[in-house]
Amino acid sequence: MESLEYSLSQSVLEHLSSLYNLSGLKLEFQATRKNFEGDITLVLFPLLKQTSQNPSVLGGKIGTHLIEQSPFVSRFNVVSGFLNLSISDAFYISFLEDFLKVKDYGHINVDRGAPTIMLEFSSPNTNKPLHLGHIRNNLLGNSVSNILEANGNHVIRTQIINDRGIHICKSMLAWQRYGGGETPESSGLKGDQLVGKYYVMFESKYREQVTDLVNKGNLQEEAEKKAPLLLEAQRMLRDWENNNSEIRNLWAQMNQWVYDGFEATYQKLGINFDSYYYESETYLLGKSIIQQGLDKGVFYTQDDGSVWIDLTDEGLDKKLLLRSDGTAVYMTQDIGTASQRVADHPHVKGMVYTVGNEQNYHFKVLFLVLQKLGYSWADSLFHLSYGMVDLPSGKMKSREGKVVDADDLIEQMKNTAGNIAAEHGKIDGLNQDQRDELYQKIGLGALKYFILKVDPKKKILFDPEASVDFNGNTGPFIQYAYARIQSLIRRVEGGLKLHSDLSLVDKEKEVLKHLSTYPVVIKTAGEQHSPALVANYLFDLVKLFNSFYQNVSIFAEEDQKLQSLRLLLCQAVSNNIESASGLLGMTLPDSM
RNA sequence: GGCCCAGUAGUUCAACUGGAUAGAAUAUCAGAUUUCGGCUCUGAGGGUUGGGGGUUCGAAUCCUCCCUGGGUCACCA
Repeated sequence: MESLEYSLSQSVLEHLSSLYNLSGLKLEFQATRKNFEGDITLVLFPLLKQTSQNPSVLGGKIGTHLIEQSPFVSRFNVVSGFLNLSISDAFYISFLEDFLKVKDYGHINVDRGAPTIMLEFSSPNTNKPLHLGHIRNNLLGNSVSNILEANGNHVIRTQIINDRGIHICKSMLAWQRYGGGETPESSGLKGDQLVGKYYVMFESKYREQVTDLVNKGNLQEEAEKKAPLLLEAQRMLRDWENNNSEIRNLWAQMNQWVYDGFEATYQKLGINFDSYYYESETYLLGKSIIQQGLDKGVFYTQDDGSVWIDLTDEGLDKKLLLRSDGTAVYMTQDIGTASQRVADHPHVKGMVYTVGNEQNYHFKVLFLVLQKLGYSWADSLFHLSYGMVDLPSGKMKSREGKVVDADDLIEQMKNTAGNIAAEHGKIDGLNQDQRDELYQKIGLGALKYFILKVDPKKKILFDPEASVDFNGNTGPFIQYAYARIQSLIRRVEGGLKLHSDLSLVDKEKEVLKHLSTYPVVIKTAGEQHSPALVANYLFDLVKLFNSFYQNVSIFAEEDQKLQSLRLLLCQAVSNNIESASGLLGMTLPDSM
């Protein structure tokens, strides 16, 4: 209801400042509570001090003024400190007219001057396949990107790929030793699954060696450090850093398998990226920036040669930036990557990092370090932090294989969707391809909605069984409503006209009121772009539509004008479901 | 132990960032309806917002002290 709210605000502020001596006032409108008469409410309490009036007098003055000035305000009443305004049908009718004309209502166009935001998400390690945690990350990152775009920003979807380190060497070593030249083609495995298989194999062989050493009289701790496989993996890492060509080739090949595998998963999720950054390409830049910081005196060196920053003044600790042997740590690489990104996109106005909340501290430190280095862009960084996804059986542990694999999960959701659809027996007219497509849409819709409807900060208890519930506050419920509307619209032939002399019944008015408060328009401030908000908004809209559908007989032989109005209203609801679902990355089937 | 986050109906989640009597879904119970659809609709019960104290016209929300759970404090990433 932004435009309405805005024009009312302006009118009220003008009026008030002509009567009183006011400064810096901002009016907050809110939807009127159900039990009170009215559509939109102005809270008067904040205005009382400056005007030194009691609520009923002030409310009366504003109310009468609005009725005289605004064609859209038809009645008002004041209850304690709340001024409730009733909005006229004329407003809603003209709103509906506008709504139907505009494609993607609520989306702001991205033009040349639009701010550029880089949003990092996914960012996997290259030694194992994606799991359920990555799915939450991907869905969140993608959805927030969509929402930022809808708010008129130019968004660059990016990743940092952790492509070097001991973990990859472990996979490489196990493959060299036990792989027998196996490739994705020869094994029929997805590349990431194949590489992950050898990572798991390394861990189990390594464990064997450790127990062996312990049985021969070594202490557990020693054994873990002395096991030949580990020593060999470490040597491999050194060879990699020394540019040993054989190791580099193997590394490049296995990483490529993983990238291809990831790409297949992203495609299934409907996600793509505009740019990729690799740790192997930015950690050197990070090291050189540390050197610059040393020169500037932002950092300091310890006796052993390691480099640190002291953040005790900020209430944090001291933090290591370079090891005593001069090699980079995680933080070093992140500093390099951030700097590289700004170098590549000089107009970037902000960077968002989609990373789990176990790294809250890390990002606090990273942002502080960048600020202290004096980068102008360092105060427009945001950590999009999210809670873990736990299973009913407990925490996920990738080393113990206690993870829900992303590909498996997607497949499972699809199958469940298929089973339910088959039970209902409404798919007889579809061939196999069409069915597959439909199950994919439903299964993924369920998964996406289930995860996105929850506030990012909160942890999710993911119960695979419960997530596939097709009733209640779920993705398929939304999709089903949409399909029904499509089916309705298909039945109607010919053009429809909107007549302005209609008066609305309560249900219609409620639906229009809801449509006019589209979340993208009302929530444009900073971090408020929550997919959860969009999801809950969508659900409310569908509930409203259902009650409208129930109480209004669309097919009864009644006034042509009324029929037009109702069908156009259905059209508007369906446009809105489509547009809001798009923000969540959901696709909608025309029938199901 | 220090720091960070969470705690809301039996359960899963909301609450427009300080506004009115804390709302939905689900489950349970009672009715209505079946037009294009597995449905849909109406109503009922269900709450000390983890607990105490404070701030003010007004607190789930802000401050403070406790309780519970999770995370983090690595020359890991």
